[in-house]
Amino acid sequence: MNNWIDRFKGLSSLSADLREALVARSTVVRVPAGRVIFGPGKSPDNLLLLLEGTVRVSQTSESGREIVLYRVEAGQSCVLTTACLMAHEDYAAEGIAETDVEAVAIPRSVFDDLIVRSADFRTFVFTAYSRRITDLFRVIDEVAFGRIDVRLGQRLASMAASTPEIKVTHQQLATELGTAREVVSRQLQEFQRRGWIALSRGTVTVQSRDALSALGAA
Amino acid sequence: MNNWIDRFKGLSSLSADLREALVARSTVVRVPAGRVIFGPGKSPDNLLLLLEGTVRVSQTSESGREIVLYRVEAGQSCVLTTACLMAHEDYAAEGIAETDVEAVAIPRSVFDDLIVRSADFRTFVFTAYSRRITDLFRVIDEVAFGRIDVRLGQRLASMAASTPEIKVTHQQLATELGTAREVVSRQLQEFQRRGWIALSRGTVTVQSRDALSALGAA
DNA sequence: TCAGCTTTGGTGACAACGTCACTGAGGTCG
DNA sequence: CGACCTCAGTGACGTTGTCACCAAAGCTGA
Repeated sequence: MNNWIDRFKGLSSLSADLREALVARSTVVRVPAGRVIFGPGKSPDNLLLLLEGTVRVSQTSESGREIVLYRVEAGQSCVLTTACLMAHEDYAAEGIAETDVEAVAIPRSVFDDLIVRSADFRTFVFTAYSRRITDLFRVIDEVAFGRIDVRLGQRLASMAASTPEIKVTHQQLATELGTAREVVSRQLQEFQRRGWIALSRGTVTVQSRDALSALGAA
Repeated sequence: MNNWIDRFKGLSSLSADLREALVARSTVVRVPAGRVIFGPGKSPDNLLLLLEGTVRVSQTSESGREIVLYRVEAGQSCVLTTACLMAHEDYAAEGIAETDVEAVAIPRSVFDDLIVRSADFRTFVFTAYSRRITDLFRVIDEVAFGRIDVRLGQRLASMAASTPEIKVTHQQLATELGTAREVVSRQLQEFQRRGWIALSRGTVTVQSRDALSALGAA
């Protein structure tokens, strides 16, 4: 399998020799769901490009509460880790394999080499940076100024994209939004009262995706 | 003035020819206090290295409320802007000269060239990235999980580092923390009641810095 | 198959924070 | 001096977070 490169839009424009070098000097790794990929005191030594699965990056406060910062999906890279990869600084955030993950691991030396040799690779890296930083800005905006009914509604709507039956606990939803379980429970009951969702242990069934996502526009 | 490079720790290790190139191909610019340096629809085309003054980077929500994300001080760089500088994406945040600013402007082409030619410069850039991203993580943590009395106390304590008399309005403090003026006003009154500060129009006088900064540890 | 255990969710009281509408005290400038 | 503007104070109220519990659902092992 040496054409995984084509799964990354920003890399497909690399010249033939660079593609070869990249494939030759990186390895495909598999990580089981639930494994911690990087975290405080465990800085990564590779840049990961995800082929399959998703990685959840979250932050935990002193008091133990947790918030999801962003997700890395198939076709994206854990590029923010490169900052500490180069700077040797410890990361406050933690990355966990949310599903079984298949990824390409690019060692630091290869990363460095490609940065030097390819303008396309640089663009790839900085574009990925830009996207992540934008994600962080959005999180800050939502947490600082957003209402949780709106945020919860949108989260449910997007989680119901493929199937309306979402397997998730209230606590997990609370972590997604950086709030408390009780708040989520109460809000879900309100949604249920309005007939937008149905609740049962461990699952939320979305009945009116439109209503949920329309909360923001109200 | 060609030895401004020495003001930047991460750059002092550059080789002589690179230093020369950097000095020759960049320009020193001056920006008056209050000027918007970059913002939505006004993407920067230079990497700025600050020699003097500070730049405040903040984000404004749809509803008009504002929060300070971080500050760029003398000796630091507006490096996050490079991400959109390379990615041609629009930035949600806005940078304003908080004081009169003197800075070195490095054009995109020179930035790109240096990235290729110098491992030290790459380290400089990624280290700066790392620091900013860490700042953003801290903001998220504070906004999501922090108490405003603690946050306000710490902010006042750090603002009173040089002189206990701080020239600032309640609204400005609210913007620093991403909260509402009323909340700040009430909290300041509480601090005053406890004898930690004195209030008058447009100024806060810190009387017990220790008490303010100790709020967090309580 | 039943007794415990863990996980998940429900509830009420209360504290902290944000919002709204309004008041009034300084300052400035014609 | 009076109009106007900025800055700050206030009470009422809605939303969100915290705490202390309780109850139901599933799981496990004797």
